[in-house]
Amino acid sequence: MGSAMNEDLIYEILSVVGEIPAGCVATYGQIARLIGRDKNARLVGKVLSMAEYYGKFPCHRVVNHCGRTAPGWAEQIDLLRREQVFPNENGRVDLKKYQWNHMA
DNA sequence: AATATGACCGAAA
DNA sequence: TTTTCGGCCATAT
Repeated sequence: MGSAMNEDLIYEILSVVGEIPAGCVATYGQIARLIGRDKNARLVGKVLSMAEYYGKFPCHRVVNHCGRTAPGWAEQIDLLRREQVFPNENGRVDLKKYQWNHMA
């Protein structure tokens, strides 16, 4: 049987993650908003922490609202660099520059 | 049942 | 400008 968490919600989140184009990043809150749950950013993080279990998604393109990458996942930086997304010295992604604008 | 924690956010002070 | 604080949902203790 499935997990305790609502799987429809999980796939709703992961399908949005799958639409983030290479060379861009999205924030947890942005994804939450795109699925009509603007206050549920933490849930997005929770789902992404076990995303591998559900399939292959570009989770490395998700950062927090400060542009900070996920703790304990150093490889995320390398994956972003391969897509021409370069963090500053502080290890943060410049959201002004790289944040996915799905309206564009 | 109650409290604390987490890949978080945004408004208010 | 920065700092503080409440909110939201699922899990762990």
